[in-house]
Amino acid sequence: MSETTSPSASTAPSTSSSTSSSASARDRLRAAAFRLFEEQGFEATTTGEIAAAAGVGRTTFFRAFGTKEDVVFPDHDEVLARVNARLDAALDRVTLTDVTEATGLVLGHYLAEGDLARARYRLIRQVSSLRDREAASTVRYQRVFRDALRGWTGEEAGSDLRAELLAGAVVAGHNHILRAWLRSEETGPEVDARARRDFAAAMATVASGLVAGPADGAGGGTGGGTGGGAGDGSTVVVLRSGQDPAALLPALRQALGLE
Amino acid sequence: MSETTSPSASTAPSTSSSTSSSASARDRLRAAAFRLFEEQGFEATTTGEIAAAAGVGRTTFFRAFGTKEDVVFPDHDEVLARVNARLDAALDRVTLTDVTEATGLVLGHYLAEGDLARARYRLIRQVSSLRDREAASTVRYQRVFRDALRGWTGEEAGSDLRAELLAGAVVAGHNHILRAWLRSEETGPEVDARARRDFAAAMATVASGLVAGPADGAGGGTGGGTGGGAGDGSTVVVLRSGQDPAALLPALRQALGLE
DNA sequence: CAGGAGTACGGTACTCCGTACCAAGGAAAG
DNA sequence: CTTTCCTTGGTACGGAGTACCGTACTCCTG
Repeated sequence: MSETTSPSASTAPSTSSSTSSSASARDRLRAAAFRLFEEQGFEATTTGEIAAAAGVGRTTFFRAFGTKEDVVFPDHDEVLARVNARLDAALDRVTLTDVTEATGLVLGHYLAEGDLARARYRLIRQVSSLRDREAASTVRYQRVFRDALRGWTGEEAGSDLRAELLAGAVVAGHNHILRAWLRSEETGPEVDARARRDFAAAMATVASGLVAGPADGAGGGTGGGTGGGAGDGSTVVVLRSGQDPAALLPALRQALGLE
Repeated sequence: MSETTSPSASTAPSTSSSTSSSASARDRLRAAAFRLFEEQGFEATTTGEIAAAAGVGRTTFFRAFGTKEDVVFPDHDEVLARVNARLDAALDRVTLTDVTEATGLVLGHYLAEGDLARARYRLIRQVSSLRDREAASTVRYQRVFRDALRGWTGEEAGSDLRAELLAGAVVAGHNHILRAWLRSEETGPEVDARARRDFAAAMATVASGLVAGPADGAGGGTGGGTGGGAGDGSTVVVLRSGQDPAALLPALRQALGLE
């Protein structure tokens, strides 16, 4: 993105007029770009057209955005910075809860964007280079979460499988909820609220372990459910009792008829 | 990729010589490309240079590959097809085991490539457009696995969170192991064997639930490990029992002292 | 045999993105 | 006032990717 103008412009109060004009050119460019993309598609819209529609030169376009694709992804660095700030604000070490709250900030950002986020989603789906960029931004979030979760899982770089799995699940869950919201034909505060609730439930599922199994697995009163893979002989017990698992093993084994 | 030549060439036996020459030009181009990429970098290598080094015209380069990036990702569609074939071969419905075995095919493909895979990895790390492409291919695998796992989780399209979480975890685990292998300074059969073992262990971790927790969570002898999320009181215990989970509930409750 | 259809290939021209550079204009500082 | 700094637009260029044409070759049919 434009690294040459915004920082110096924002640190020089006497150039506040040029700050506003610089932001204004960027905003005009972005608005023009999204309008033209919507009308005629990303690939068929040239940077020259965008610049002309915004009343600036093409050089100014490339001053405001590094590449044509950057127009579509305006806020990634900013959101990532907020995620990092939230993680940095963790009291001792970053917990899974910290990570899910940081992830919630990402979701909240989309919800706040509303129709713009939806328009962007429609656009991205049609252009492979944009889809690639989107996928890469997902990978970046996952990496940040993995690194942050190492303290919690007690792992170190290079040997952090659990952190990786958790980060992968958190991101997958988030994206799942986000996609449903982006695709929703309805809009409004209750749709947003439902997305938040679904997100919280998804994160709870991650936190409780990925209890998987066929549909006939009985959801039991043990919190996360019990399930047996079809014929694989596994019974998964999720305890929310705080009791020492090792002390319970004999009783559990007996209950399962294992001894 | 080249959709115009291979099908007709392979259906016309009398043009088998042109088939082999076509594949040969493609192979020569790829070999030349990888050599030049290694020597001078991806961006600094032009398609014209690659073509010249392969002894063909630039037009032929673009007949063989849709884009310059396609050179670097030769086998994605083929590996994805093998993954799909494995999933299609599942007896009744695709289980988590089927998915992890299909994922193992992907890993096996990289292991079989050996140094080529490692060279590609080094290249991809240096070029953002290649990283984006790589990330997108990961997303495609995850989507295939999610769709395949719905039967097992008993979910339907649009309401498939558990399948999504599992797919996310499987892919994250795979990538974790693969990355470690790609980065390894050592090579050889024992390194490959260790990657396979690590992969199997990662998949077992996924299958047993994402057992998370701080380092002082007790890793027990229960196979998948036990752990308590920090403060959330969850403990996941995996035991092998073929009995109906619903029938076990009363005994489990009693063993847990819940009734 | 000749002619036509199909295929593969190389070269050329072109558009567009992205980079580099220069000149002009305006604002700020001394 | 002059000088310096900043912003902007225009131009030129290289490279990726597209489109097209001409050439050469093979194969089939009349």
